Amino acid sequence: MSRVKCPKCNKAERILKSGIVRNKQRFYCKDCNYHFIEASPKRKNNIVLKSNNDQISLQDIAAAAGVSTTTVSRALKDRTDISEKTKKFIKELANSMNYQPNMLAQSLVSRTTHTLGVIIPSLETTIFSTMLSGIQEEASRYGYRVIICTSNENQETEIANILGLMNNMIDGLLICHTIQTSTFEHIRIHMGKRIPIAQFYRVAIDLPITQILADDEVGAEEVTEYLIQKGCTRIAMLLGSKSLSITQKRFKGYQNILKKHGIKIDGKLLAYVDFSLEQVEKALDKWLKITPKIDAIISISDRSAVQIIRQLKKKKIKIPNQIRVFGFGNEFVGEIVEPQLSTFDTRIRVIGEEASRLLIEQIISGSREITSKLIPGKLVIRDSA
Amino acid sequence: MSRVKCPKCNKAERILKSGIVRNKQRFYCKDCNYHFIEASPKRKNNIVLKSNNDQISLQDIAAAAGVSTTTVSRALKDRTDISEKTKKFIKELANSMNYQPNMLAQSLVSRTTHTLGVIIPSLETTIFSTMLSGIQEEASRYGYRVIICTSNENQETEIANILGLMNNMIDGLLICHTIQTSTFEHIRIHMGKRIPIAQFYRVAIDLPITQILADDEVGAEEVTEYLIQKGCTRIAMLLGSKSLSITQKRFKGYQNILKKHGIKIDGKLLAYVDFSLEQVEKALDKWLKITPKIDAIISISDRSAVQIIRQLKKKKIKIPNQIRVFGFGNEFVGEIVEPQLSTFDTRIRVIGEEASRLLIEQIISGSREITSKLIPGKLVIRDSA
DNA sequence: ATCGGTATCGTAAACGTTTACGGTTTCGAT
DNA sequence: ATCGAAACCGTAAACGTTTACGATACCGAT
Repeated sequence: MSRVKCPKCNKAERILKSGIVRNKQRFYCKDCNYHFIEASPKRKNNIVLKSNNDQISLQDIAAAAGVSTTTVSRALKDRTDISEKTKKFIKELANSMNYQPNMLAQSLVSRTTHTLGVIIPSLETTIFSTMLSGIQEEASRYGYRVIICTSNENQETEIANILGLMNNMIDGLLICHTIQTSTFEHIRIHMGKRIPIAQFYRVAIDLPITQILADDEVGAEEVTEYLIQKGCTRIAMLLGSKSLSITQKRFKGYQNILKKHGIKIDGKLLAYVDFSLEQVEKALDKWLKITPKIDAIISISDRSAVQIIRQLKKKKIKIPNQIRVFGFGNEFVGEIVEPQLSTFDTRIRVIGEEASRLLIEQIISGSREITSKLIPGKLVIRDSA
Repeated sequence: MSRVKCPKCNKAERILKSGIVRNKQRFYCKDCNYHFIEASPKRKNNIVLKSNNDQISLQDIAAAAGVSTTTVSRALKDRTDISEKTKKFIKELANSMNYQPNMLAQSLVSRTTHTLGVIIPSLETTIFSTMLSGIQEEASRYGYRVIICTSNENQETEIANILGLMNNMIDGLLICHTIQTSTFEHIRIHMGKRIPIAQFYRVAIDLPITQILADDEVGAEEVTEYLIQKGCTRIAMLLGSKSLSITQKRFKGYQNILKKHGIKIDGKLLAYVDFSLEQVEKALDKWLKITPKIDAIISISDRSAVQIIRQLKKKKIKIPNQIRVFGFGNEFVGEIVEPQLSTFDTRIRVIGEEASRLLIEQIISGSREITSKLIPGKLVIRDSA
């Protein structure tokens, strides 16, 4: 019967049991007033643990080189206070040991992760993936990584994503709002914090943070002017959610030009949709019943414009003779559809790049200056107009 | 003349200057054998520092609650060894203080980040962004984040991206190779490590890691069989890089069916391209000069198939009467082009989802079993065939 | 020898968590 | 009172870095 010995006084006489804690028997030595648990099979030597597939650390290099971790850090970071000889020696050693710094530890100390968070409504829509492409490449140029979250056009998800990202994992946040986003408290909460936020493409204009977006108003003006020059007077417009800048500003441009030409705005010619196929078709059907007949349609999205073209062709309505069609975005499909789609090229990719660049420069400089950047676009005239 | 006093013995008599280090005057007290630097304006009380916009930490809550950080951690993590009362108290306190855990610190300890790395050739090609969408959503369903890197179809960038990600920031890596990737040493290096890697869509078949890809061989078989049933015998094929599985397996399926029907493979009917517009046009021009004339074209990519259709239409060649055209992928453009494109739906999105799911389950289970998953697709017959 | 100065290195704390383990208190049954 | 047990809480180390500050050795000019 192996009696339990106290690890301190090494005696076995006055040992009492003292409960079970976390499934292990616990003892109490009256001599040294010491509680203890029966020795569990401890890792005897850390060497065994090191020999597995773990990443090697600064300490491993330090041990191998016979110096302190500080010295190793200094050598690898090309800091001062180190001799050329040891620096070279340690660098070669680290190289041969295949050392890779642990970014988590670095980030914990430096409070920076060199990572951007991006919240985007969807990845399956061309304009969004193109913007993301711009964001990603520009970020990569600055040495930044990108974490993406999709909101699926759902405000709840957008809010959840923000919370999930704001946990010190990112240095800055880029957000393109959901089509249904109308309140912005979830953004305001984070506005004073260390992590800068910028909005792109779909922005809340009133929100005092940096925003990067297409020059929607001018774009709509140019499109509308073009159509009027072609003789159109009954111009219908397919818009998105009223709370979004793309809707507001593009409508504004449309309005400006109509006013300029003394044409009255007809509310029946405006449709606010979520860009789903059903809603687009429904809007179109309504328009076609209106008299005097419409002679042009401006769609806020190329994709919907393409769908409109297909519908019109089914109905044997001639484009552009009876109805001229204009899109926004200059996506690839516009080139493929027949007749080819006229559109306003918002230079989506550039918006992504600029958003990325502006945010990163805010991060680097630490400035929290609010800038509002408009990316100029240009008309692309094809057959549909 | 304010003499310098030793911070230890508080005397000013036997103080010597002792060099300048890092731009600050240094002193040496002969009495206590102590080196020191003139007192810099130190932060007197940490309270001042805390009052800025920093995130609050477990320690802040602990201080506010008058308990240890351990207790706070236990309360928030619903661990044992804590009373219901204090748990509730601390939870409410943390809530009111708007506490957000620091994921960096958590990850450093737990050695997991709940983050996936994804390396993808491009974001501006529909199939890739669609796959990424599948990856992202499935990951999000499991509570994982996604870091994306684009290789821009450049092997160097692919290698650099892998290195950049393998620094403890991710729990697993998903990779879709560049079209030019032919050596795989950069993958092999990381294969034994803690972080599992899986390939998707474009895979190196021989590489002993998990792979998720379309059932390319069967797809090509079905497409070829369909064309032969329609009477085609001179079927041209537009392929990608020879080292890629999509090229190899789709060619294999084509080959299988031709053999089955006793049709000899004609090398002139095969073109290996990088899917750029120029190369596609060049391949097409070559084909059109061949006799006996070709009567069908299978393109490995929908996008190229669409370009082929446009070229053929320019040349007044009837589709499908003179030449039938087939694509791979079932992208949106195939629906828009006229005539509408027949294609093999590889269910791109599902590939992304499955890749995400398999990798995450490997991460969770810790298993490193190699699985090779084929995603079945289906024929989509439209006007072009 | 003394002293100011420089070059090079180490110590220890810090970043914010988690966790193994020890201590204290309480309680019920002898 | 004594003893076994349980409940609850704190201490300190650990994760892998960076960095403020001290220590030591050495050197050249008095």
